[in-house]
Amino acid sequence: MRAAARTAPALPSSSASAADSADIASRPTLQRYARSLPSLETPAKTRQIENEARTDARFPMKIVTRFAPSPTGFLHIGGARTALFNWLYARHVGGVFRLRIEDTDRARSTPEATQAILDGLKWLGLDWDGETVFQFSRAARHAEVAHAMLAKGHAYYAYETPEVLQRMREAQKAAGKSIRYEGPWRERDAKDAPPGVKPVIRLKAPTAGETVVEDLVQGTVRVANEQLDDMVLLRADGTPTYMLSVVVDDHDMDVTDIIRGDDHLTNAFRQSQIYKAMGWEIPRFAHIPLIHGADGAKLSKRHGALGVAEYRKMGFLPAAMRNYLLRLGWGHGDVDIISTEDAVKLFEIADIGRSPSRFDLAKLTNMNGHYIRAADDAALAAAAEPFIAEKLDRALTPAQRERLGRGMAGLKQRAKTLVELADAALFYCRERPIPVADKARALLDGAGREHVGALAAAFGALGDWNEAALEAAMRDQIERRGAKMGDVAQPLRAALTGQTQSPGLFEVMAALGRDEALGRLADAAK
RNA sequence: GCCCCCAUCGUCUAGUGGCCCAGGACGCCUGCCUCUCACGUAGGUAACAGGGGUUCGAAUCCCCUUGGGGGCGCCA
Repeated sequence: MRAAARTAPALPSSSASAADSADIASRPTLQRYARSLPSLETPAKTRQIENEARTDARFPMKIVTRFAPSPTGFLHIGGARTALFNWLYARHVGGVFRLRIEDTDRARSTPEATQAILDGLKWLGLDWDGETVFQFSRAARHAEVAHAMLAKGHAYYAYETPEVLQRMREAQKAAGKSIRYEGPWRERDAKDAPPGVKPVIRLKAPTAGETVVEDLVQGTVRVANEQLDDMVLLRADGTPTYMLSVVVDDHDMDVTDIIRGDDHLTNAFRQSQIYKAMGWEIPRFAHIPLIHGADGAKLSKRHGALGVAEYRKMGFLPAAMRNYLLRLGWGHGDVDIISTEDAVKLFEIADIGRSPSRFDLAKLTNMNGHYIRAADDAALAAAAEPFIAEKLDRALTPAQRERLGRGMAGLKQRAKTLVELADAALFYCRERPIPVADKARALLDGAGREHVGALAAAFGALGDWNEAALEAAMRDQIERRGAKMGDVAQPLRAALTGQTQSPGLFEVMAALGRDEALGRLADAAK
C-alpha cells in the first residue's frame, strides 16, 4: 500500500546515509516495537505483522519521524522537547528525522518565526535529514487528495457560510449539546446548493462504531464515532486545512512514527479517519504529555514560556538543555545525568511517561552547572567569551584570552550558567589598574595593605612562578609575620581580583602570570 | 456542556502485587573540607489525592469521587 501512495509530487529525498542504514534498523527494531507497544492484544500483533511485511526488499522498513512546527512564533520549550524526542528516536533506530514547516496559515506564519525555529533547532544540535518541507508549497497536492476523497465518496461539498456555522455552534452550546457539525449537506445533492456560496469539502466520517488509536504512550484510546463530526478538509478558497495537510504530508514523507504533544491526541482520531478513507497505512502515534509552567498552568507565550533563544542568552548550554528536556517525561531508571550519546543509545518510546510535567528552572540550572564543570576548558572559554565581551563592551585582547583559558579550571567550578561564568571571569580580562569593589577596598586599608606589600616583595623574589612556589612563599610570610592565613588571604584576593570572592589565590596568580599579578599587587600597595 | 488523557516528596522521577513504615535527583536546612565563594562530602526535611473493592498481601489491579490538563474552528 505504500507503493500506491507514490503518486505524490516529488518530495525532497532523505539523506543517503540514512537510507544506507535502513537494513541495520530492521531486525532489532521490530523487537523494540514489540516491547514498546502498549499491549500484546490483537492490534499490537497485527501491527507487528505489518512491520514484517514492510521489510520487503523493495520497501525496506525504515523509521521516519518528523518535527512539524507552525511558524507563528519562536521555538518554545515544549516544541523543543518534541523535536528532541523525534530526533532521539530516529537516531536510536538508525532512521530518519525530518523537518516540516506548517505554514498553511498565511496570516499568522512569518519568515522570522521560521528562522527562529531553524536557529533554535540548530543551537540545540538537532540536525534533520533531507530538505525542509514547507507545507504551503504542497497545497495543490492536498487539494488533489481532497478531490480524490470526493471521487471515492468519502467526502462531500458543504455550503454553509462561516456565519451560519457560528450560529449553529452557539445554538448547540445554548442547548447544552456537544458542538459538532450536523449540517444537511452530507446527504443533500450539490445541485440544491444555494447560489453564490463557495463550498468547502468535508470528510464523510463514519457515524457508527468507534475509532481506535493504538498510542505508543497513552495505550489504546477509543472514541465513539458519533463524537466525531465531518471536519473540513478543503476550505472554500481551495486551501487545505491542517487536518488534511498533516495526513497527506506525513504519508507522502513516509513518516512511520509521529511523536507529538498530547494536545493532538484527539486529532489522531480524525486523522486516522482520513488515512482509512484514502486506504493509507496509519503511522504509529506517540502523544507525549505537555509541559506546564512552574505554577502548573499551561506554558504559553504570556505565561513563562520562553523561546529557546532566551535560554541561550541566559547562558545555558545546549547539552544541558537536551539533558533536562529529556528528563521531562522520559526516564531510564533513576539516572538524571544522561549524555546525548547515551540518550541516543537508550531512548525508547516505551519509557516516555504519561503524566504532564512542570518546567523547573532551578533543576535546569543545576544541570547546566554540571555540564559547565564537565566541559572542556578551551571550549568553555570560547563559549563564555561573547558573554564577557558583552559585559566589557569590547573584544578581549590575546593576553586576556590567555589568562581566561588558564583560569577556566577554577572558574567553572563556580558557575551554573555562562552568564555567571562571565561575571566571575571578568577580573581576568581587566586592564590595570583594575576596578576595586567597595567591600574589597575595605580589606586594603592599613594592615591589609601592609600584608599585600610584604607578599608582593616575597613573590617578586621567586624564581619559579607556579602554584606550589607561591603557596610556599605565602605560608612562609604568614609565619614570619605571625599572621593567620585568613587575615592575609582576603586582602591579597582584593588586590588581585578587586573582589572578595574568586577562585583559589595561587591558581589566580598563576593564571594571571607574574607581571600582571605583581603589577596588581603594586597597584594595591600604593 | 460533551469527549479524551493524567494523578508517588514543593519539582523531575524510581517503583509494574510481597525486596517499599516507598529509592534517587533538584530545592531547602545542618555538619565536614577550606584563603573567600564554589565544588566535593556526611546527614536532615518532604509524597503513594480521597473512598470503595479484588487479594493471604496493594503505591502497584478494578470502580467511583475529587483535582489537573487537553480537545470540541473554513487555527495549527
